[in-house]
Amino acid sequence: MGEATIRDVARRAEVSVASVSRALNGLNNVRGETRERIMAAAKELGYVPHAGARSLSLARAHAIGVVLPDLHGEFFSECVRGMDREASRRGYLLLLSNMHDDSEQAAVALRAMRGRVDGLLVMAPHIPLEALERALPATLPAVLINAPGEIASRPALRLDNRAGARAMVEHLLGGGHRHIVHIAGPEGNVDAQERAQGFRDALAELAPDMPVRIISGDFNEEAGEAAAREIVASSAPCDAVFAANDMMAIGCLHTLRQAGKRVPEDIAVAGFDDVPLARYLALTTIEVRIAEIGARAVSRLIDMLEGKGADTRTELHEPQLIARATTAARVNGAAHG
Amino acid sequence: MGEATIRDVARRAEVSVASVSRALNGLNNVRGETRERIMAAAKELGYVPHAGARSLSLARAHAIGVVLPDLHGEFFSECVRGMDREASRRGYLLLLSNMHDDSEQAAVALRAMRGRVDGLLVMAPHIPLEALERALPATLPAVLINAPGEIASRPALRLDNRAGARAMVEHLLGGGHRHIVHIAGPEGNVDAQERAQGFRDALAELAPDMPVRIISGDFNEEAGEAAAREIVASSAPCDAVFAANDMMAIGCLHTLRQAGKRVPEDIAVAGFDDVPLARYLALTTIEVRIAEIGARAVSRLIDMLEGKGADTRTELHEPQLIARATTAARVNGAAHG
DNA sequence: TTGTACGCGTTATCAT
DNA sequence: ATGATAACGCGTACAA
Repeated sequence: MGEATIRDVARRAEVSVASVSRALNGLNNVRGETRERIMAAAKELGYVPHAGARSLSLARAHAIGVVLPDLHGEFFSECVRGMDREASRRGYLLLLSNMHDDSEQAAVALRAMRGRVDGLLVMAPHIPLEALERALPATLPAVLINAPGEIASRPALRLDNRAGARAMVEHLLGGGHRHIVHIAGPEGNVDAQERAQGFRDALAELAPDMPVRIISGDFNEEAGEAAAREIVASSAPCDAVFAANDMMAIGCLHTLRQAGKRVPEDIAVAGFDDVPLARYLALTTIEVRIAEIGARAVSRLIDMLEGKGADTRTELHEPQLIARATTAARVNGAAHG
Repeated sequence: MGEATIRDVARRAEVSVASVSRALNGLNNVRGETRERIMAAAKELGYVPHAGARSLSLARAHAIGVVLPDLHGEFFSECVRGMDREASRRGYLLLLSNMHDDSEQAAVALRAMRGRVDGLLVMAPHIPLEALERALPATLPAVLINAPGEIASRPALRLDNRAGARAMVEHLLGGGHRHIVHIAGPEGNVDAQERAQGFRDALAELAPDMPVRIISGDFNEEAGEAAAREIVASSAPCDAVFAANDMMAIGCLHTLRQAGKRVPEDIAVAGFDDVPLARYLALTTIEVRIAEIGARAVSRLIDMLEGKGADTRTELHEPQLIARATTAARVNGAAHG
């Protein structure tokens, strides 16, 4: 009682399954009249090829597996949107699977893809490199996105977190801010690590006299709120906060204002990601064009699958600073102390 | 040179493929010693079953197809997140496909799923019912989400847009607002239609003396801005705006304030969806728990697939009003005029 | 307990 | 131009 198969079509058109396959796939070695009879039979039966059987026979699924961590809302959807756009443009479907924080589960998720997809897109800023390498089926093409390092012969895309952090430090120093505090992301996350390191390096180079102050966080709003309370309570000078992502910046912003601090007059606040909220709150941030990165990852993977160049280099994507009101330049020089 | 197959494992363990299959699938009719030899061989070869072949043999793919329209960011990701949570909990993968505005493309997207998934989740508030029905493979189980009507024997979930709109009208009237303008969503979209109709009906019942005023929009921020300009320019009284979604409400809010209107003192503003932005802008809105709806849709589909009751009823999800500052009650009675 | 052989729905090879 | 048939990798009757 299932769907009609190629055999049903063959029977109805009174030809062999081979001819049906040829006709339906547009091969030219089939007589016009025969072709028409086949097409008619197919239409009458509402025949649709069985993609599973097809991919078994062709050894190509025309699907690519996408394994993402638990991303903050807008980031996730934009990433998938970018991927889907490019994938559907090139005739591929996306098989989705969330990889939670656990390395074990990540391996399971990756194995589940075997035999259903032609290649993998893996974003894993929080999985140790060796674990990732081990979990990745050796023969399955894969493109890494923001992995915590490079794996030989695996093409990869990376966001240039360091450059973003550096740009922000330059921007803040240029605005007359001197005592910049960084709110870091989760420890195991490469993006967080690189942003923190970029902050450290930029400060060491551009303002070597300033002490480097970093408060730990976890990318959630609450961490930003906690950091704000710590900053307000502390006697250490602080005239600017650079959070490792927008959500923490936003939490910080709110709490600072509630505590009576004026932003940016007393303390400037900046984030990273440029989530839609950032624009509405006039939050200075680093724009990460995640949809573009996703689309590009798909494109590289498909190029690989179709033999159009197996470029195995790591591609660095430069983020861009978006200056808004929360980091307006200081007007006087009363920054010290 | 591909991955190891079940045959390779059989050869290495010196047994038949049947025994390998049995051992790997945990059947009990295999001797302990044999099983261990098989397990060892599988591990040594890094064998992972080929899901494609498996599903062809079992006639079950353990995957479900998700066909969504081009959703606004957060809405999309939350929906997919909810679906993925439930799907992975029950051992299914999600095959994603965006269905753009075109009915033709929708049909193509649906057909591409044949032979790869066990069932379909379709959200199509913008596709005419007949087109949707025609495009849906007759024998493939499917759960409809916010479809523009009901299809016999197809289980469905719906957001109760009318109830949401009515709750908002009650809230606004209760706050002393009298001249409420509705900014509608795109014409072909059921959610938009139902919200507008709910607005009309509620007003007709609760404030029959008030004229019903509706400005057309398209769910985008710009439409809200345009509506705001129209409201400001018009001589018709207006002390409250109820937009069919948050993004339009937000656009409206900004433009009204830029035009010197105080919100909510001069004009109250409300939206629909409760996107994260809404909370930060203190926008009154209707909370739509889309992740929950997505998870529930998956759950119903899998129940169906596994024979645990083929409940074909339409399930109505009640949204909830979230009152925030943009619709604070009027303090005096100077509303008329 | 174990093995042989067939079927799942296609495509591709090799005849004719 | 067309047809018979062997793959593709797996599960599972059925036989032993």
